[in-house]
Amino acid sequence: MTIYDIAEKAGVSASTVSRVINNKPGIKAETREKIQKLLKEYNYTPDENARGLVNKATKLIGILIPDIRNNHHSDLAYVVEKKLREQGYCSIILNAGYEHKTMAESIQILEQRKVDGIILVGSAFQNDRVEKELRQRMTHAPIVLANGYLDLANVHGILIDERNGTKRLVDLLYSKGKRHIAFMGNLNTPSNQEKFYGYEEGMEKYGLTENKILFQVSGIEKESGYRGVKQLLSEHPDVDSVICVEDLMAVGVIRYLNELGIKIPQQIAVTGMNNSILGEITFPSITTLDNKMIDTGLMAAQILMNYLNGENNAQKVMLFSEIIEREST
Amino acid sequence: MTIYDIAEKAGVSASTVSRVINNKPGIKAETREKIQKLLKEYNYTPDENARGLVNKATKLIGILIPDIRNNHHSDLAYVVEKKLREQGYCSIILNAGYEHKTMAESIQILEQRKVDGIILVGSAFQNDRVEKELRQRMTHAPIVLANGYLDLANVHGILIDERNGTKRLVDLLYSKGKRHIAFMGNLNTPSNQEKFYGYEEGMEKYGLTENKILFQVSGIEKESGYRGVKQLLSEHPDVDSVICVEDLMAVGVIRYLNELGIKIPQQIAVTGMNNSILGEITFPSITTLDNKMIDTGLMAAQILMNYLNGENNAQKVMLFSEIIEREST
DNA sequence: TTGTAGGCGTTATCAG
DNA sequence: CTGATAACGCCTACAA
Repeated sequence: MTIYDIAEKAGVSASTVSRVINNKPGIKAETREKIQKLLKEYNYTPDENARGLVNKATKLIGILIPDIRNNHHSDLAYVVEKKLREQGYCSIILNAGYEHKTMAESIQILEQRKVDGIILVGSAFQNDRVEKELRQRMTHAPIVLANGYLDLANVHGILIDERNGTKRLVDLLYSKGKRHIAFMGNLNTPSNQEKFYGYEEGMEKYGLTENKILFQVSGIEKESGYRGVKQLLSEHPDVDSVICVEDLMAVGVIRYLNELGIKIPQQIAVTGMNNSILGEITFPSITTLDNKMIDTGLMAAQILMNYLNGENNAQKVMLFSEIIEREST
Repeated sequence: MTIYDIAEKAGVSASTVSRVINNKPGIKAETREKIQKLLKEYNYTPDENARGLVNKATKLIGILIPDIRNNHHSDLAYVVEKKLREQGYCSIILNAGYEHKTMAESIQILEQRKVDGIILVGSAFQNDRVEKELRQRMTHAPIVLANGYLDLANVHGILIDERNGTKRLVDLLYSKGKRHIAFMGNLNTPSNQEKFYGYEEGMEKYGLTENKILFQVSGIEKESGYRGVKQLLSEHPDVDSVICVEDLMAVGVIRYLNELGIKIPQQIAVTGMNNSILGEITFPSITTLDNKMIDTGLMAAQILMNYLNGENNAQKVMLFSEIIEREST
């Protein structure tokens, strides 16, 4: 069913039908009604791809996410998809992985689909390979990087003060009498590096520079946390609290401590990050740094829509993280 | 950058460029190489939407999911997206909600995007409204319903024996000495109804018909479980085990029982369903019915690809659920 | 108020 | 082996 089919049935030309579909003025009321009736009768919907071809706007937005199975990624994807859809946009969600190469491939796919804009989720996208790819293939589409920033004219960044947030996590632990605070996680994303700097600042603030422990583990799964804390405690038996870069990792830590009968938080306190549901349901529940993924998603969608509607935005905005205090501290 | 631009630079016609891009035979090796070099040099990628227009195949697949934030939904979406992408397809993931109306709207969006196929995730899509919408707007595209079936020529169904699985859950609880087994959850999806029938069959098998308790709660969130079990126990103090239709709900149940100091599973045993990560990390961890979402996703993608490649499939296949026994039973 | 013609980027068909 | 042409479904000047 095309506009020509409808036009034929209505005894008018295709352009008239097109005008009715797009609510253009200058159509006799009678004609308009007749066509609208036909449109409904035949369940006609315009082919968005054909439209995109002539309008040079596909109404397609690409969402690049390392892994949709991560709760905080899917939380964000959910709000973004909903919000974009309200504006008539459709979301192409790709699992771009954690490697620069697969990220680049995903960008290529989006180029091919001629998306009107892109939302990159996570600071992992803040790297040279992605920047190069965007510079090469995505010079005109607006791009929002959630939790990071890239210095390109069409890239908007939403930053979250995870650095300061982590520092406040140290404040919290210090106030509970903890002095031997360890930091667990790898430093292979800008986000994690920021967290670590915050940790360092916090420790220095209290003159605990000597007590700093950066315990690097490979992954962010709960098994990494489990094995990590096991090794950490064997090497540093005096540790009295652990800051994990991810709730999921903290879950593994909690499990190990529970198995050993170590009292949380009295003997060892634990904190996670991301405020995912996981932290709510462990026993004890996990104090976490809410890095505002929902707000970030809403804002990312908003910025993109503004841009596409010709409005201007600031290139960089900052959101403030918040500590959610639970039983583990 | 279009094929005309490339053609001009190469001093050939657009059709020749098109042939090279699509690896068609009958091009002089020399010409082919020259064009390929240009293609690479200018980072050319064909416009998939324009291609779709003439090929009548968009290489777009719609994935309808009630809510991507659910772990077992995102697990499935993840494998489907990955697998489809390998074949050059792009996934449009829509949160279709739990209401028939929003599901219908989502189908309309997919029609407009001219997707080549659809994957419906969850038995909630097995309803008249969706069937009507598919019959009206999606007569030619192949459709796979994960965890359900609709009697339309182009709809394939992947069924999971949750009924029998739930029955085996009763077996398990019975073998642990439980006799007052309650079933918690609403019956508003075919899947949950199947589970309930399985529960009934199990109870009848052991002559426990008198002890059957269907405790309906509105949602599937952990709060529903928490409040639900509270009320359940006040009404039926002799309950010694609870089968929940969702892990998330079981999480709430566990939390309430923990707060009361009730021993799990000695005093009250608990089971969930879906084998999500949630059940692994509670204390105690939750015995669950793995309804094979990963396998379902892989199979759904496979069936769709086969169909689009002109191969035939059975209209209905059945996957077998599996009990994952953990600490809560 | 409505119709005609041209074009968006690509592929397929038919000539040459 | 290669090029011209029409077509996919839609929209927008321009003309009537």
